[in-house]
Amino acid sequence: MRKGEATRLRILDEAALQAASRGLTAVSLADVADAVGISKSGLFKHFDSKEAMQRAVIEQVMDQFVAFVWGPAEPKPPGRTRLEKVFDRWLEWGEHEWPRSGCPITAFTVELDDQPGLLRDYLQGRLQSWRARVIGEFQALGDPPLNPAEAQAAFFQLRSYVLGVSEARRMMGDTDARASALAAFHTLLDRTIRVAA
Amino acid sequence: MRKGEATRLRILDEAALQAASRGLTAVSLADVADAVGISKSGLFKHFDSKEAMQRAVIEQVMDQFVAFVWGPAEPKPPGRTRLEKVFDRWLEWGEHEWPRSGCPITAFTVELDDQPGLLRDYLQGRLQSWRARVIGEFQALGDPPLNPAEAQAAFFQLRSYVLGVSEARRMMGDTDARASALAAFHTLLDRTIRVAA
DNA sequence: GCCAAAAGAGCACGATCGGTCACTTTTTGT
DNA sequence: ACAAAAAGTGACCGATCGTGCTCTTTTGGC
Repeated sequence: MRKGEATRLRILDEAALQAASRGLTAVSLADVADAVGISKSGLFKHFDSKEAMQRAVIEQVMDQFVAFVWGPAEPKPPGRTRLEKVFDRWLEWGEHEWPRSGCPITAFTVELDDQPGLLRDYLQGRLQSWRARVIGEFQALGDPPLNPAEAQAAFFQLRSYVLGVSEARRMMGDTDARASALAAFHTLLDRTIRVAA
Repeated sequence: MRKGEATRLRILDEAALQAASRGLTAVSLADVADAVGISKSGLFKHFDSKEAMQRAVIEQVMDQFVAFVWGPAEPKPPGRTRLEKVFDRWLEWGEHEWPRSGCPITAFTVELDDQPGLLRDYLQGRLQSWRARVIGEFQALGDPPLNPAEAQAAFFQLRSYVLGVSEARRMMGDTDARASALAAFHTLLDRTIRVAA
């Protein structure tokens, strides 16, 4: 159905917005329905339960994230150039796509990491496949390629800096965080390439 | 009053435990009261409102955190040795003091960073004073001392690695995260000292 | 233009939420 | 030991939660 699909997307957009700032559990179906302009019962024609909606929200956000970050990075040559684009877009994602709430994926991770169930399992799977993709890119950094442990450690630092920028900017009022992160990331790239050579 | 103060502490411990995993807002006063073994109305003899309890929870957790991390670090000689202890205890705090839920401070930060109000303001103040303390320690790393921007950038990396370890361990199943973090942190210390020299 | 199917409205349900109030029990200072 | 204060109880309030139900409106394929 044409119309239904459009409404479904509007619901997911609104639910993702609210979940990014209040958390997945704290999202009220009534609030989402009101914001979208339909009734609460109309919402149930698109999702069987609140949990089904939450799962669809995670799915859509992860799709958007991968498209936003990997889309512009993929055309770049593999290795350093592509990784720099990934890092840049990852920072951009949190900073400009979700300026009010901060990155919803980080919020979902902190909320769900100790809550066993469908939502956590699905999010974990998506995050792991993303992680594997970026780690693969790190392996291609060196010639000969980095071993898995080295690439994993490099990814750890990349991800840490993204987390650090978010907290520094949003909670600590640190306006230099992005610069600190870029400097640290370039040091990481330099060091990683040198170690591999 | 003797008895009342003991109950108050039990309430705060239980509320902190629940808030660390469900979030400050999602904590139910009925659940806390049940777990402590008193009635819901008895809870209101110790806190005027839910928000007052949340604020007290943040206060107690921050006190515990500073005591847990800074306590063993303070006797160490200033500079590198003390910073290594701070980092070690900071990792220990999340890993062993809050094994089920993860670090409550990180959870509170992600929950409150876009929610203006008393809770955010108070948490922000406590975090900034902690940050200032560690940054001061970084300045003492070099001779001559690091300038504020350098020390701030070093703190950014330290904090980022702590955040990274938590996510890697709790969500990604990365058992090597602590080793990656320690390696990255020691590189940071080496580089910072060398830059200052 | 007709008609089935999809989309949505309206209402009500049991449960739970934070919070109040009047009352009883326990603790504490003297 | 006694009285005042503190600590704790139980019943209850209005609001909101997710969800099920029946019914109406709208949409899209023929």
